[in-house]
Amino acid sequence: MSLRHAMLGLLAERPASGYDLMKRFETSLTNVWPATQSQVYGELGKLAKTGLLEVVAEGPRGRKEYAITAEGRAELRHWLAETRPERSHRNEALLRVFFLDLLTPLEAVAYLATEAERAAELRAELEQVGEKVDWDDGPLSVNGRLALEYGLRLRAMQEEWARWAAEQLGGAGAAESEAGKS
Amino acid sequence: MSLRHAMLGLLAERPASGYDLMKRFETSLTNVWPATQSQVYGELGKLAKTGLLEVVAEGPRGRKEYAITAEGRAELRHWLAETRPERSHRNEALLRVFFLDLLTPLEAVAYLATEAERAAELRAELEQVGEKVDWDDGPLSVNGRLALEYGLRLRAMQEEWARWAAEQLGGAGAAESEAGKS
DNA sequence: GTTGACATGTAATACGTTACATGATTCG
DNA sequence: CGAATCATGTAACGTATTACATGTCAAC
Repeated sequence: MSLRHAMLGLLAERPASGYDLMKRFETSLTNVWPATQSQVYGELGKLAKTGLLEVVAEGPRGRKEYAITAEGRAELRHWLAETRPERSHRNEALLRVFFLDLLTPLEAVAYLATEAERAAELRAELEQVGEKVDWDDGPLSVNGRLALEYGLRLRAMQEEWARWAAEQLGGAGAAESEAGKS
Repeated sequence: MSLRHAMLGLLAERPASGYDLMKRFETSLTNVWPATQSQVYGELGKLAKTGLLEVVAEGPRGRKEYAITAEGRAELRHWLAETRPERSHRNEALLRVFFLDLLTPLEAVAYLATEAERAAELRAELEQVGEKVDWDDGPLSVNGRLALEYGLRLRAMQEEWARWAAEQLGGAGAAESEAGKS
């Protein structure tokens, strides 16, 4: 149930409307906790009803600005300081690895090579993000820098692993390919 | 919808009952694609109804042994060879990093230190798994070795990152702590 | 006046978790 | 005969995705 905490966290910095929050989910949080518009509006309603948020202003076009309450801050702190994060970690790309023997060796190597390339691409995208962000833009950007570094290291690791794994199979793949030729 | 493909993949090796599959989810696949008993039985029913699986034997205690059909193999191959894995990647531990400024510097550093320790623990657990597995036990164990290496590298990366991140904040935390003392 | 950004919501569907519910067989 | 394991299923609830549905305001 971390969507709730993501929203409380964003609102802890400053009040915002559902629309505002959506934009922040799409930018900074998109890589760690994606959320859809439906989810955000739905959860705003629930959080307001349970007193963790309150509507502090209404603007044009039915705009409702929400702010975190003392109770909301308490819940957020509790989550941050007194609970351990879940590490469920479903990983479709890795699931496929378990079944790679159902492909030909060449196909399997190709899969791993594509994974390596994709990791490199994602890494490059993150580097772009890093260059665009204003690092003097408050605490969220300081923390964002830490999260960004995690992403860079993760993608680097994934690329290296995929190349290593391809090599592990590559022996077999290459051998079979060579055998086919001779 | 990868639960379905995980099940097809396991059944591609050999036929099994829901109960058998559960055990395999709890051991080899638990780290990449956890599944509950409810899910497994539910999905078995759906897969049989759509013709991707069939019941090939009935045993004591109502045991039903399922085998993958030609259609099921086709679907599995299609998934493996012709679709790209999803990389949605919700990460609660990293979400918290964005809000670390809501804790005191010392609390934040403590959070990262705990994360580093947890990563080290998980890495040690994986090493244990690696020592117990019979690596000459068919294709699934060959692939499992690749997946295991991914896990080892991931945990090592996480530990290093968390220590690095703690150091980044640690300057501030230590300085404030020192300031408080003086 | 029309396009684009702002702004909020609901409905249908699927996926996942927990708890409930039941019973058969084997082994000591 | 009692405990452990084998074995299957349903129900309730919560979370997530997609699509639908509506309407306002500002700027050109």
